[in-house]
Amino acid sequence: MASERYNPKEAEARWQSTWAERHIYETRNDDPRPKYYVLEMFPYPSGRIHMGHVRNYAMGDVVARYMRARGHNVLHPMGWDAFGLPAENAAIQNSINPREWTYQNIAAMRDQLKLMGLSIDWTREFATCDVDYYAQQQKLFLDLQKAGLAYRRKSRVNWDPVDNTVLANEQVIDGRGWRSGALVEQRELTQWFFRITAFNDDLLAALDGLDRWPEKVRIMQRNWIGRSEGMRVRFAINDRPPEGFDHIEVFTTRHDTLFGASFLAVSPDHPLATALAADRPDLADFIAECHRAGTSEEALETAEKHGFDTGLTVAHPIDKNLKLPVYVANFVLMGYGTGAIFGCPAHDQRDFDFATKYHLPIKPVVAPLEVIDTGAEFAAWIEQFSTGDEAYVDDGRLINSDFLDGMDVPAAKEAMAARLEAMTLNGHAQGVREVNYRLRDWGISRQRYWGCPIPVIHCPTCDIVPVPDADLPVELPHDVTFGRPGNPLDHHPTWKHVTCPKCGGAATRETDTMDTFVDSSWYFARFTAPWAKTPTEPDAANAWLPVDQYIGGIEHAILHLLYSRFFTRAMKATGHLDLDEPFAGLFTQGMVVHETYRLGTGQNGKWLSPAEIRLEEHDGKRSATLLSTGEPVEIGPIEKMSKSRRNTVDPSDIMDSYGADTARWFMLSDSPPDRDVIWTEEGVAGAFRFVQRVWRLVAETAPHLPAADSQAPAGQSDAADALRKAAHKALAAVGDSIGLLRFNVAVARMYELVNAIGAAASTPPGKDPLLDNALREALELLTRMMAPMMPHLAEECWATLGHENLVADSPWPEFDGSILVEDVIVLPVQVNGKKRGELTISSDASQGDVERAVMALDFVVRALGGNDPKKIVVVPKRIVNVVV
RNA sequence: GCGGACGUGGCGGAAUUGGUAGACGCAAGGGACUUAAAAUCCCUCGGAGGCAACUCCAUGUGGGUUCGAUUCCCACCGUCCGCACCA
Repeated sequence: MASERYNPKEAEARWQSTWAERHIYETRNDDPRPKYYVLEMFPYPSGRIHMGHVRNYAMGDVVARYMRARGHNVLHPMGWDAFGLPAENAAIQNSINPREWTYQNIAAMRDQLKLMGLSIDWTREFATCDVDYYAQQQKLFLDLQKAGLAYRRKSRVNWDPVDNTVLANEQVIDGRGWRSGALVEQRELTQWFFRITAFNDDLLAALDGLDRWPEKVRIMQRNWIGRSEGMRVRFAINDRPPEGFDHIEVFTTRHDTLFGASFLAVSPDHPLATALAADRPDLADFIAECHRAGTSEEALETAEKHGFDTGLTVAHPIDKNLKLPVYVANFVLMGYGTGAIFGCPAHDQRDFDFATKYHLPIKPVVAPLEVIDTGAEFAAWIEQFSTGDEAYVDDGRLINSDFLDGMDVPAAKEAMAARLEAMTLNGHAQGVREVNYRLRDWGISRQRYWGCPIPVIHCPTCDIVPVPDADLPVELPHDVTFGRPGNPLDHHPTWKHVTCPKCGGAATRETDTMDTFVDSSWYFARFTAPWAKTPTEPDAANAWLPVDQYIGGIEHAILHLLYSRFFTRAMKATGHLDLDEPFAGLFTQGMVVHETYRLGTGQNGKWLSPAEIRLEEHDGKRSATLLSTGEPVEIGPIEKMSKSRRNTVDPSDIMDSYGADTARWFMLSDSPPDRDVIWTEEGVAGAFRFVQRVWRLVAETAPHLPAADSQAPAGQSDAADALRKAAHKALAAVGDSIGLLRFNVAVARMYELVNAIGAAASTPPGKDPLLDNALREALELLTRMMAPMMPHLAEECWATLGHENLVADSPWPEFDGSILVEDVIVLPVQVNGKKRGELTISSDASQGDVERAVMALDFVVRALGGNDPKKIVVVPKRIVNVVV
């Protein structure tokens, strides 16, 4: 008799309210079980969840439910990264308050997330725009300021002319703003910075200990921090230096090539350039020209190296008779090292290009081993510098270099460092060893409204005054207008006008707000005690942290993940918690991608959503037509789901027609979780088929099964043994796979088990009581192992199998390894490394037994043709290879 | 330019980390049930040869190590990603 189809909509709602009523996902801080903190990167409340969220939160939920079943006290919270520009843009476009817009979006998205049936402790939910949250962030800011980790300085900053705000270095991608895509300009502004560079070495060194992070992310962070060891070298200026400049300092990692120096170059922003430009209009023009060129990728790609000969010369530190010209050059960055370099054209490509252009000497000082002492070859090698266009940057031995001659590069570096340290110039060592980093301090000031106000006051007499504790939080005013460009906080009639807490005089508030990446740099700590009247309860934070498994997109490899690592250290330094690394395990999941469809070809093609088209297949060729008119539609490449490509699928639609379990299951099957998953209608349909199939199997079989607590009858049944083995093998494999986050493999193992159960269930009930018993066991194991992935269906099956309690509350089943012990095994038998047959033999057979048995197999006899084998390789319980 | 990852059927992918290549799913083809459709069930499904048991080829290409290589080593080709005038 066919049972009714499983109705996910009805069942999912029912189980979700059961879970909520019993508060089973609420986590206590005083629970004695071992802790496990699983966290997915919290969403920005854009208004609707998208498939990327579904994938992210489905994965996290599997881990959370699995670890809960394994006996852990699991913390699995959810919140909202709720400050940021989209709210202000919406405010400008739809004349709605950013606060209202944000909280409406949160409410809508929370409803959607709840439909997914996630095992989240909603009592710990917060949004970063909640006053309770950003009030604590303001306290953190002031603590950091006291500790010297937050400071203000004037600097050249990245200005996004579209978003009208400053951006951190990490937020400039290829010279463009990470959100707006606008070409970033350089401006001089006074800004607040977090001293992330105070932890340079530690942030770098600690990467080695993050062995549960993807190697890729660690490499990206290593490169971003960019440590290089070298020397700071002083060059005395000859002739008549301008007031206040008697020397120029350069940073170099190639001090071994100092004898190959042929010029010095300083950045257009170098103080010396500025000083010289004061009475040299041609130099001032040159500098202005450099600033116009910009720093975008395109600009740099095509930018030629330009230099301006200042007419000054410096003395070579060793060979004082050698005078090197000083240029101002567009390719020298003020922000790295000292803003000045020495040019060694023979061994640096950039310097080579520059020297060629300005006809400066190119003197090789490092030669490859294979040409040294070769006469003709050496002469040819030297010759290439005058005719070729390439510098020699590889290893070798020093030549033309006085006391360094004959040394290899590391030895020459060491010798030169020692020599320069011993020499003095105007009372200073001529050179000192120095380590430089690419990483800059993190500029956090944003000239925007919808962010956490920086809690300081500017007083004409007392300068910068922190807002006193009693006056915190500095709340955002509600009555703001977005009519004109610029920062609404700045335009507000009253908000910024205050009296100075120190002197009582008239003063103004800081109107800049914090970069929203500050908000997300410590939210994981706040979840451990979101009710606290301090930023954290240190005991709770120290007990829960680090996050055991963090899951999110690779796009945060540097930004959010580096900032959070810094912030954790800063919070340790200010006593809010006591650890260095916030995320012990990190997993970066792939994107959700989908085919694209266009009406018409080329640039004019109009993007169509999957709902607007019909797909067909004839003779293996797929084609698409527009549903409304039947016009042919071009099937485009598979790309990340995006609004602009219109290739999105709304999770709510999917959950409405198939249910959350189907959506979750499909997201977890097929593709490995760190790779992109292709969303297809067929794939979802397949997942839905599986849901129905499991349900049918349970619903049709359950009424005929022995009672849940019945004892296994006596006797022996091969079918029952086989089914039990299949079930317990699957149990072990599924547990292992989930532990390794290999969800697609876990899914495949469950498909196999369902196939095995389906085959066994075709035996009429009662015919083999042992098999009936094994069927119950297999179905229960299946139900419990699929519960992390399809929690609603699992509850429904669990209840149907006669259980009163919840699967969500049940422990992970015990694996019975004893039934997998075989007394007879099947060994694959190879001849010359290729499988030719099998050998069935007792599992305790000796190597000699196996060899004798193999020699009797007819395909082995045939292959040998009467000869003795050269060798027989027996890998116990694995394989046999006969070498002929 | 520097750094990294990947390359297995029509497709997504699996292969106990050196041991039966292609599990599982999707698509496709054939069949059963049905008045019909949906749903469901059964069979086939890397290539070539053979009535057949079977044989040969095959994990981007070429070499190497090994009894045995998708897995390890070398070179090359291709795709994707990150960084990039960092001295």
